[in-house]
Amino acid sequence: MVELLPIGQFSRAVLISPKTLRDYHEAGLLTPAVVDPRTGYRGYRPTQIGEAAVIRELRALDVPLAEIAQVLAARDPDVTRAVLAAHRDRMREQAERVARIADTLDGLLADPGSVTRLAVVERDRAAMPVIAMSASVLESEFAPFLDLAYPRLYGFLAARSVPPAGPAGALYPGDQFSDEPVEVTAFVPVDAPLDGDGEVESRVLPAGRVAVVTFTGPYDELTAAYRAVGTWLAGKHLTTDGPLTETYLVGPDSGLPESDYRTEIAWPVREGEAA
Amino acid sequence: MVELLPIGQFSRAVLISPKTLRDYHEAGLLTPAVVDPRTGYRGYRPTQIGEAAVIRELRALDVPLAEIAQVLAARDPDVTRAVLAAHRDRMREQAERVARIADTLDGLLADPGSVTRLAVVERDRAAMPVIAMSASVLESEFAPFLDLAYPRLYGFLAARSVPPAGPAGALYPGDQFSDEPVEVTAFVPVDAPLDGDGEVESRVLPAGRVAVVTFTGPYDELTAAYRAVGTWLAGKHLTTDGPLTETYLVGPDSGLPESDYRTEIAWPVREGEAA
DNA sequence: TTGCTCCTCACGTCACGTGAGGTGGC
DNA sequence: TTGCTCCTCACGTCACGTGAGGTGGC
Repeated sequence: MVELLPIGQFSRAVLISPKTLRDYHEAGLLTPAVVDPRTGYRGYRPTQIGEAAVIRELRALDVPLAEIAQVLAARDPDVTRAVLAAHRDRMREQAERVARIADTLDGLLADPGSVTRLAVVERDRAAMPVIAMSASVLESEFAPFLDLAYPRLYGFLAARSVPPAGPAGALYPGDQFSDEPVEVTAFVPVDAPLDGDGEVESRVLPAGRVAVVTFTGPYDELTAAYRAVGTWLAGKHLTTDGPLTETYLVGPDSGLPESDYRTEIAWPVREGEAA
Repeated sequence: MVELLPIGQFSRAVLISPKTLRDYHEAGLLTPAVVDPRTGYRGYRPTQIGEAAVIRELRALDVPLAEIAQVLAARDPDVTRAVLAAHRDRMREQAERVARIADTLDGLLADPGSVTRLAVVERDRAAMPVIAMSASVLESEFAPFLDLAYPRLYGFLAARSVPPAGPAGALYPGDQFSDEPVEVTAFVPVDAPLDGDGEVESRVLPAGRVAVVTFTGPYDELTAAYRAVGTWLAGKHLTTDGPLTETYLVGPDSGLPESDYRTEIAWPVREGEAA
């Protein structure tokens, strides 16, 4: 007969609380060697201390229980390596994200009022599936093109009983201001990619880092917002990367006066010196 | 009469989900201008969009709702500055912590088996209130001193009906190996600081960074564990900082054979080159 | 018999997302 | 009348901590 440790003693030996040990039992992570069928009392063998210690080490490194379970089930160094590598990558990403948040807060502290004004913030944007219509048009034709495109896009969704996943927007080339026609895309976000037809195409706007500013006011004053982003970009020595997005948070369909319109401008950026 | 936005339209204007807006309402963070007493329908004024936008910006920076509420209630740049500064400091700490976890995982990846062997890990230790007895004793007198101290410490707790908060341990000077008597402290952790008496003193072991190794086996083989920490410390170019802690996770009172004893050694470390 | 240990719920954490089931408004 | 919007619960998330209320073992 080997010795059996009751949960309290095992708990002190491995520095894991009894409650947590019970949870590990229920989760199948660490099953006691013996469970008294009458009283429910758990009994652990001294040899189980090693396994508990592994769990504790990995938890101290914030490895999720589900992944610890994988490591323990496989008992294979390759699996362990893969799981830990994935976890490490996530930790590194998180560290970078949090450090960037701290930097942004530093910026806000330099001017706390900026939260309430025309503030440019950097943000990580998720990939977004959309339906879209594109055309090559002159700047003076932007508005007529959009007026034509949106009814078609919303009609496309209505015909398929798919609701829009957010407010409509448009893509513009951010790096050329010419008299030539440029590629403009009107889009409406959807929850999941849809098949297009001859006119409406399905796209996924890429995830990435963007500089964002939200402007309240009529469309003919949007240039103030562009000036703000431009100044900000110059100050940060960031280089832009791809077409910029305008999102029409409050637009004509709101029924509100033009002075209440809200437009978000999102400009993809990359680390590094401006060109 | 100003225009009122129903929750869905307001939601699209500020890019906050209706559910979240309802939660903000219930939390008192953002109360709709009008709530229909019969239907419960919420109505928002366009002027509330600005406030909602501030909330969204701060949430995007992971500022907790409770702190956003403080900022909004005070409407005072000094308060805003203080709250954001505190949040930024926490974010920086978290970034450092996560980055260190990633580094530790890198170390484990270099040798995945080390999780299950005599592995040294770095850890942040919380401050720990204890009751303690100290004496200046020769190395050969360590064991007799502890045998004398623990019954008194446990008796002290029993007399006050205070349960120990964890397994007992001892402090040893980590930086001197001499024939002279050295200061040794036996301790038992408690949940909250207690008043001592003439013999038993109340202390709080300081929080800080420690290198930790857990050894399984009899006390006369503990030197293997010390060798492991020593080698590890040398490899990391860390300098030690204060007395080291032995914690007796499984000891004589367990009733288990000596080969099952488990002892944790925690050595305070500081960044920087070893002396 | 008295403490101490152990048991099983149940609830709170934080900021939401995702239904279910039902009603209101054009 | 038909959709669409809005309403209020209720539950899940992740890994625990902290009781409440009751039983087992020396």
